[in-house]
Amino acid sequence: MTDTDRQTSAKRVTLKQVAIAAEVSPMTVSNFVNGHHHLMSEEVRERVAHEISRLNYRRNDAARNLRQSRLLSIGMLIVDNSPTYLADGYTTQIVAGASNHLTDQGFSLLLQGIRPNDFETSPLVTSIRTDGLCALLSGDDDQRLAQIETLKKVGQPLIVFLESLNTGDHDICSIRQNEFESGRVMGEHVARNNPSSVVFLSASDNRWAAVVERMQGMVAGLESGTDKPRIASLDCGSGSFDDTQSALTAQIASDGIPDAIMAVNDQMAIAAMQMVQARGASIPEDVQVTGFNAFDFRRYAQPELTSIRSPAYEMGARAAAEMLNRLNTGSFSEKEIVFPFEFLQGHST
Amino acid sequence: MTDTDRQTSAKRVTLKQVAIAAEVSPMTVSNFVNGHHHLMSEEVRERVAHEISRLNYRRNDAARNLRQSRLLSIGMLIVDNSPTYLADGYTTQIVAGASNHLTDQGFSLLLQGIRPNDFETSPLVTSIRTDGLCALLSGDDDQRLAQIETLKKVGQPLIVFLESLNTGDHDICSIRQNEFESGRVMGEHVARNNPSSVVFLSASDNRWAAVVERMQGMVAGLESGTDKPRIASLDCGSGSFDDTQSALTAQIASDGIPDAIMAVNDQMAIAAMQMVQARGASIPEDVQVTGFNAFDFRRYAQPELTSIRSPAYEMGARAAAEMLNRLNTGSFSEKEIVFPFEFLQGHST
DNA sequence: GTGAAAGCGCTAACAG
DNA sequence: CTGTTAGCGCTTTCAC
Repeated sequence: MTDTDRQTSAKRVTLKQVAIAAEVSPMTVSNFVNGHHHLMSEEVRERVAHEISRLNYRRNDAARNLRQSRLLSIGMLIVDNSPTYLADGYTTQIVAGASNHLTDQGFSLLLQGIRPNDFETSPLVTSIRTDGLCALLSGDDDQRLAQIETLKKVGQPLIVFLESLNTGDHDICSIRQNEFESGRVMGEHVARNNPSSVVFLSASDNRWAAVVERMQGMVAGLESGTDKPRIASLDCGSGSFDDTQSALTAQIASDGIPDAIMAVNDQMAIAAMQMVQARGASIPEDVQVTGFNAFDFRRYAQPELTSIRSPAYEMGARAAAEMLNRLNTGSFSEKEIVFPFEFLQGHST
Repeated sequence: MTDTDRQTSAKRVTLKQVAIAAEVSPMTVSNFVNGHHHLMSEEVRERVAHEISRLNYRRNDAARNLRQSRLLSIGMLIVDNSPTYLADGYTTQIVAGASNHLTDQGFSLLLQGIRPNDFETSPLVTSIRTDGLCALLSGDDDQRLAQIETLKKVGQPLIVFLESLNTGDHDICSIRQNEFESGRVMGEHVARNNPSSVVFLSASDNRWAAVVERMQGMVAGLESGTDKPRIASLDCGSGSFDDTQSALTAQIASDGIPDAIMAVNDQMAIAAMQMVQARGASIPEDVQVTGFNAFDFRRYAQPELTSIRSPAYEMGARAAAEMLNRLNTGSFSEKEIVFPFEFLQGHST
């Protein structure tokens, strides 16, 4: 077993040890490691480089972080009841966007999915191990407001996704999309065929503020038509394929098949489409169906679903960029960033 | 603006400041913060609690980490060319499983998606900011082997996913599934209908070792039948919906529609199904189609796809558990963990 | 160009 | 039960 192998179990090589081996001061090694190569002679530079590689030295970031009071990492807190929170395409995109941007800038993303009840005791909240926090909250208005208050008290720069909030003079930035407006566009689109009955599909679990606004927009859009349709709002439990289909089955049993089904996401819309098709109705002739948050897999369903695309990846990347800018300049350049949306005409309406 | 508000911009409150305010020693405050409440009198306990909350104290983990030489975080390195690497359902599940388990144990997951070319310069590789590393590699055999060598030299406990490797006496654990065997099962299943021509669908981007073994298994399974079918292997570029369909279009133009299409994942299988259906062929009567790595969204396709389910979430969770155990005991209890798979009979075969 | 001293905030170890 | 001392490994600062 060589020296190099032994390091796994033995103590790590420190800057000082490299310095001794290279017969220079720790400062010189530090300068080398940090790329300040001009601060030393050619000869010293080579000696240090050689010893670093021979001893297989790695910088200890804990020590560096302490000294510099910067952690070089950003926390991403995702409040959700489901352990598979990441499976949501929207969340996935936000995380990927943020993570990639941070990585490019030498930062890391600390990912933490957390149940609403564990929120207050999350390490990201009780101790300082990041330079800033990003959060995707869930729960009803009161719960989310409480979560925001908790996060404010942490005393770190904070970015929240999909919340309309009064940022006041706090160190907070809100990144969201225009939910009401996109819902309205979808509502108007459906209203063009003058449906007399419409069913909304939403999930009671993990209700986001965004979804509520989105539905209000859909109502406004639908009511802009000449004849105002009858609107029923259906709770699909977890929003899973099976929950959605069984909720809709019950709804249809009592009220019949509606003229339009508008879901707050594509997954529920597709579950509804298949159920309605299985009962012999055709889409869009008999029933119009719309989704939301267009995700890649919606192409697997037929007919192609009419939906709204949100730039979730860009929102995550932008969050990272704003956070880094905030860390450099001392304040957020914008307190609220609203992203545009894109209407996607499919064949389901 | 109160004192509490000001902390955002001002210096953080330290343990020492709390100690002074509560008129005790820093050690006592430290003991309180770490839950050693029995080490102090009721009266002191309350005074400390009060000052901590009044001053809004948060523990500085950088200092704690340095002192204790533990970082309380595990790195997850995902080597991939695509910035949306997380969109892959399999990856997502592994990350979610690991993240949740770590969070429950007070650890954080440091997520880093990285392009193969940037691998050597990743902060997770060049410095120490985690207690251990997990990695999902990609590239051809040589590239992945080089990645593993690089990771070994970091000198941290290492868990790699989906690699068959010679762990030797290194501090490495491999977590994978029996790819060959699951491919063989799928091959035998298809062989039962005695196809005379079979097309394999795989992606040249992000080729995993796992996929190669899987395809070898499929060949072995197919050749177990009485008549050995003609097998063509088709490269679908990125593996995206469009790339898959255009690759398959070209293939069919030259060789006609095969009796069976076997994809290395569900996404490509569904893209193929839709294309074949659009050309008037019916599934499974005219063409059998199989997928792999059953993911949630495959229910959106019709007919339901025959696939193999892998316990990706559990594999991620297990990785976290093994890593924590390794950190506690000093060595991995098992160097290689092979997970079972589940054959899912759909209506596409 | 190079080095010495000091200290970031916390906790292990021990003394009382 | 409470306090003191020392030091984790690095970098800031300033002196040479």
